[in-house]
Amino acid sequence: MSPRQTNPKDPVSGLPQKGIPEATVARLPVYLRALHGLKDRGVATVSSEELASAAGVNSAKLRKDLSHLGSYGTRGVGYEVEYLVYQISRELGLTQDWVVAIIGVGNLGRALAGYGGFASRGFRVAGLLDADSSIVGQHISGLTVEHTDQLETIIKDHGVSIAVIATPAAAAQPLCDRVVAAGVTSVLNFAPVVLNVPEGVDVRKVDLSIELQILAFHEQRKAGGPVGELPNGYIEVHQ
Amino acid sequence: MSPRQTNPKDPVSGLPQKGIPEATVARLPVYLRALHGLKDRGVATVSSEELASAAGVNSAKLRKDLSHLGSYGTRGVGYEVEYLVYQISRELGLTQDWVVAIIGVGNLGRALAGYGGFASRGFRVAGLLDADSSIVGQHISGLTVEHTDQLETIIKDHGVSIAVIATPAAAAQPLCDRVVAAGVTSVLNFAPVVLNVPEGVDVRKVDLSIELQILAFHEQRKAGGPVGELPNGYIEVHQ
DNA sequence: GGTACTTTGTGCGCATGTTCACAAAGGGGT
DNA sequence: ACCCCTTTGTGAACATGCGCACAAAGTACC
Repeated sequence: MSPRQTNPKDPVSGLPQKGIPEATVARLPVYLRALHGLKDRGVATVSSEELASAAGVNSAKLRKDLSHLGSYGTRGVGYEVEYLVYQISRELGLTQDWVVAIIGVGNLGRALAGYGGFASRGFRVAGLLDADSSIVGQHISGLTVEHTDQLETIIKDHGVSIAVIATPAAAAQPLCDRVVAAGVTSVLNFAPVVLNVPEGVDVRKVDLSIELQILAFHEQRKAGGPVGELPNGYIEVHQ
Repeated sequence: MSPRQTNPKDPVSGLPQKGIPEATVARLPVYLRALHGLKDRGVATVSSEELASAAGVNSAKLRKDLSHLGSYGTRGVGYEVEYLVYQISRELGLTQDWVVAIIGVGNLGRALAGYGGFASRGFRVAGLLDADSSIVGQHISGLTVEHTDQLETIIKDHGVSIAVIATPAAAAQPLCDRVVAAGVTSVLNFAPVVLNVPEGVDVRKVDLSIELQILAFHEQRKAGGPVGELPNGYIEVHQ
């Protein structure tokens, strides 16, 4: 074994402490979901091969990912499902509750508010906000929609740390600025714009249109490359 | 310049032909959106620095990305906005129309059906399908919801090549199997499951819950690492 | 206690992606 | 025609991610 590069542990707690690769972090939730499924079916122990297959990845990758959290498997046997659920949950921060506000209550905001995966995994929706007064006051998924005027109050009163932005493009940046100023440090953005945030604030983006365009690219590849209609409109063709 | 490794061109058409890195493909739609914004504001020419800033990336990366498409800039000047829009659109396959079916018309499916970014960029929604007979027959965004029994017929009649799956988890895989069997080769999956598809079919996944968990991980990091409750009571913790 | 079998954890080489820094290319002024 | 200024396109160094293949570590059975 090389000196002390891999799987570093905190000398105090003995728990793995930092340097989990981003690619690994992005897959942990997938493993967690697969493990919950196994647990619900009463499975007590699982091998890397089985779990990898359920999660749609290769087993070496799964083992390496898990090794970043610590050495939680038993050679010759596999991983104890329940224990692994706990370890991954803890690493992802799901053993504590996160308070979420949803900004923008159109169809998408409604879909998000009603999404079961929210409450079930440590995320609590504390507020639904919209700028449209015909929507304000409606009851959705047990919450009353409030006006965005109340944004700062709601964020501070409930201790919101994650904001979900599901507004039209034009409204997104100004609202983002306000939630950040009010103390939010993580933003999940569904609006089709690039949000600018100060250092220390995380933004993740979900964009339907981008996903479709990526699919279109590959679809076109399968069909035999870009459609060859030469740039008629462009006299100065291709250079 | 090295032999013939970078920016390969097809000897016949003179157009760049293959090997655009996946990471680049994922950013092209972002550049395209930024370019549309510039175009709408009447900007004719843009430098890599300006465009990169609008797209939220570093300018060297932008230039390298664009260089994979060809040499479309002018040194000392920048890129002609309209021409670049055309080139990226063509590369992404947006100069042709793609026919899309949305499977599952809950809140999310409705949000997707009403999403403007669809129609505006070469994606035509040809069908909305749901298994719930109380939803079938409703008119949404100019379309009538049809029963999933009609799935094969609709896909074949309209030549659907991209399916958007917005159903509950349990329904996703069986419906996916059916759309693939009916000829669809690209799937955009919003259901929280890993879809298995045959070789040659592309699947992209959008998962709210995973995004939130990734944010929670980083949020926890900012707050000082995993909550240190040692595995004392891990026995039942948080389900 | 020993042997055979299973499955983890990881070293290592390869592939992909990112960033710096600069030569080359073009525009514009004189 | 020449020089200076701006900005592209890209070589090269670095960083991250992936997957094979195998030693190490455990179980099971006799």
